[in-house]
Amino acid sequence: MPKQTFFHLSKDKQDTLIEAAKKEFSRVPLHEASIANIIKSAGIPRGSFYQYFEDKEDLFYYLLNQLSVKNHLRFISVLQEKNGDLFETLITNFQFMLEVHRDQEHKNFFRNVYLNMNYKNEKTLAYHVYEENQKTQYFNIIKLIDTTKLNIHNEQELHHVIKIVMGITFQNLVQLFAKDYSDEEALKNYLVQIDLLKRGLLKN
Amino acid sequence: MPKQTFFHLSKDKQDTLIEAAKKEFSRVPLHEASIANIIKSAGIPRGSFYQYFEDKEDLFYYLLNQLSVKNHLRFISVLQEKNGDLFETLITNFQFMLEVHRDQEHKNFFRNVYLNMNYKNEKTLAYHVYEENQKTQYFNIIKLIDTTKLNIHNEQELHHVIKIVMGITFQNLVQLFAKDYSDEEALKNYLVQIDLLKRGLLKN
DNA sequence: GTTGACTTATGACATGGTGTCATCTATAAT
DNA sequence: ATTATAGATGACACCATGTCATAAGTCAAC
Repeated sequence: MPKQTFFHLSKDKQDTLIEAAKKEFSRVPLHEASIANIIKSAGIPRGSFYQYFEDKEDLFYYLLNQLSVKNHLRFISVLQEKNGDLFETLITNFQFMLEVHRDQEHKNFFRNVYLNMNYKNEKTLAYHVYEENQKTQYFNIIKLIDTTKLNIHNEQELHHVIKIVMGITFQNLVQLFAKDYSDEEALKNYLVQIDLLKRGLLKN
Repeated sequence: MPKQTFFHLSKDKQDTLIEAAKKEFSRVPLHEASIANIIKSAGIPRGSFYQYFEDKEDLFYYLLNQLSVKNHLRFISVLQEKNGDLFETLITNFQFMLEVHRDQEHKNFFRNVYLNMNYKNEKTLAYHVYEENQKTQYFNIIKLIDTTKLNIHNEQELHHVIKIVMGITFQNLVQLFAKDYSDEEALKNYLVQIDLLKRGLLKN
C-alpha cells in the first residue's frame, strides 16, 4: 500500500500520479517499467516518489488492485442479475472484459498484466473472489451462487469449483493476449472450455 | 538459445556454468538474479558470459527447457504405461513432481519458476521444446491418449481438454508453493479438482 | 509573531546492475 | 611463417534504484 503521505495529497495530484503510472505500465510490463519515466511524466522529483510509495511494485499493485475492485463489483452485480448462475455470470463477465479492452491503453496495461501473470498478480486480481483471508468478501460471493445446479457435495468442493473456473478464465485471458485472438475467437474458445467443464471431461 | 560458442566449450565447462546458473536461479527468481553472481560462481569473466548467451533470460530458458524435457519424457512414458488414460497419467505425474521436489535446490528453483509463472514460463514447461519442434511433440502426446473414454466430439475439443487439465495442473503446483502445502495436502486438492473435472461441474 | 515540533519536498549521490568494445590470445588453414 | 578466424577479457559507458542531508512548509501553543 502507498504511504499515508500519498493519501494526504490533493485528489488532483494523486490522479496525475496514477495516470502517469498507468501510462508507463501500459508501455512495458512491471519489471521493465522505470520510475524515472513515471516521475518525469507526473512532474514530481524522485525523492517525492519515495515519500509516497515503497517502490515500483507498491504503486503497481495499488493500481492493479483499484482496477480489479471494479471487476469484482461488476462480477457481483452480474451474479445477482443472473440469479446466482455461475456459468452465465462467468460468460457475461468475460464479454465485459473483452469490451473494456477496446480502450487501447487499458488493453496494453492488461496485456502486460496477463502476459506476466504470476502468482501475486493473480492473487491481486482474484483477491476479492477467492482469497480466504478476506472471508467476508469470499462469503459475499458464495452466498450468491446458486449451488443447486452444481454437481458438488459440500462447501469444500464449491471452493474447488471456483478455483477451477477462475483459473480457466485467467488462462483464456492470457491466451487472448498471447495469441492475439480476436474477441470472437477468444469468446468461442472460452465457451467451448466452459461447456466442457460443465458437462465433464469423462464419458459416462 | 545459447550461442554456438557455448556449445563449443568442453562438457565440463558447460556443466560448471549450468550449475552456477541453477544455483543463482534457485536463490532468487529470474528478474532478481544477477549475472555477476553467476559468473563469480562459475569463475568466468563478464565478457565471456556474453560470448555464450544473449542475456540472463537466454540462459534461464535454456536451463528451464532442459529440466522440462525430463518431465516431458516421463509424462510420455507414464502415458504409455497407463494405456493412454489421461487422468491416471496426470495424477501419477503430479506425484512424481512432488517427489522430485524433495531435493532442496531443485525445489527452490521450481518455487521461483512457479511463483513467477508467466506465459513464457508456462509455454516452455508445457511444450518442452523450442518453437520449431512444438507441433511434432504435441502430436506425439495426442496420439497416445485414449480418447474413447473422453467426453469429446472432435480433435478441437481434445485440444481444449488438454489446455484445461494442464492449466489446472500448473495452478495446483503454484498453490503448492504459494501456500506451502504439504505433499499430502497438495495431492488431495489436486485429486478433488481432477475428479470435479472428470464428472463435470453441472448437476445432470 | 515567535518558537518548536512535525510533516513534506528535493535532488545529488552511492551503489550496483547491464551490455559493449577495443584489445589480447589461441587455433587453424595455407 | 603468415594470415584469418574464433574466443577471452575486463574496463567502461550507461542507466536504474533507493537514501539522505537539507530545505521548506504547516500548525498549535505560548
